[in-house]
Amino acid sequence: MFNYEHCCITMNKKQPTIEQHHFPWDHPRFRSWIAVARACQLMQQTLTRALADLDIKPPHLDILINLYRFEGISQQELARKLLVGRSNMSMLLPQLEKRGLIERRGDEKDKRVLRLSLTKSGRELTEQAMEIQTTLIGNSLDNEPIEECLIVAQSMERLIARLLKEETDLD
Amino acid sequence: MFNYEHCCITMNKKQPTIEQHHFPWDHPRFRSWIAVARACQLMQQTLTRALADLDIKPPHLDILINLYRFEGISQQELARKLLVGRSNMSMLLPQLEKRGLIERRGDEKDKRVLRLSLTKSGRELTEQAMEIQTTLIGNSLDNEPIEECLIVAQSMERLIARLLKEETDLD
DNA sequence: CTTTAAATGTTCAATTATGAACATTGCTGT
DNA sequence: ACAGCAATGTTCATAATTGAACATTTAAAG
Repeated sequence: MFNYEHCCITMNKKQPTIEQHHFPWDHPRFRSWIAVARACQLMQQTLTRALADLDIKPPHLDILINLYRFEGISQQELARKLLVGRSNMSMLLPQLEKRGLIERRGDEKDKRVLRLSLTKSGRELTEQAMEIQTTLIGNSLDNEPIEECLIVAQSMERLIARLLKEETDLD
Repeated sequence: MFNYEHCCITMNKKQPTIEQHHFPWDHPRFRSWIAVARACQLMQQTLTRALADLDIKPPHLDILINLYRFEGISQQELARKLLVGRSNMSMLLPQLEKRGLIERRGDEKDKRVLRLSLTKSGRELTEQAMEIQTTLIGNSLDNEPIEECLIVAQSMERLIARLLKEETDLD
């Protein structure tokens, strides 16, 4: 990611506009996206530190929160929600199972799928971790007007829909 | 990451508001942030596919673009801009050097630092890759009003400043 | 009913990122 | 001048993520 502190979005108005947007970082949308990516990366690192006491990392929390919300979800569905591969779940879930945080039970109708759920201690840990994450996000964003948060959310959701659509169009 | 498609941001106004924001995903700022994270992840994956022909990945492109902009930057400065550790640069840069894309030359004044620069072929590859990335971002965001992009950018930059400040406060 | 195709989960090798420990070099204060 | 101390880069062990190949089970097609 980049530092664009010293880069002008709008060029000197007295100059002809022919050379505008010559470099990527002169495009407002490009710069906007870079800021998003940097913010994400930083937030991820901060969250990693904040969760260290609970001995979990952001990927584990993502899993736990989804099991919290969607009891009985399958590994495949979980992977799709998290935008990761199935193999990733096959690596991480047994760890959480060994720690007694989750349970994997075979579906009775379809012997291929494993249904996931939180154990009691898993639910407790998830609640602590969600509290930490919510506080972090709150602290980081509570200066941002709520309307701007909504604008950001809507903008991102349109982008997500767009990229997901292209992805499925490829298959 | 999560799917919140079926989750109401604003609850039924006729209900008492006591139970509002009980769960993290009921917080607008939380949901807004999740959308940002998901969008980032998807964009990263899409960019990875788009760059496959050039045989580089987003981390390499981040490096190349920074060398393109900041000729003679040191590994430490580069790592700071990219928000990664120094060791990461020690792993990736020799790869790019072996491919003849970059050069590492010891600083004459300070024998600790290595000054980085692009070779001719590195610059050409970078230009191709930047074209791909710019096009992808353009295609993904050109439906978003430019004012909203600016709102997003400013919001993210405030967030970055805030997180970076907290980080340095810890040291 | 049998054969194909698709879906789910696992395993494996390869890649990337991280932090700690280390060596080298430069800087500071006494 | 010199004894710490900070900065830069490397190495190593560890962990996360991916995609491909695989086995099992289910669904579809003939």
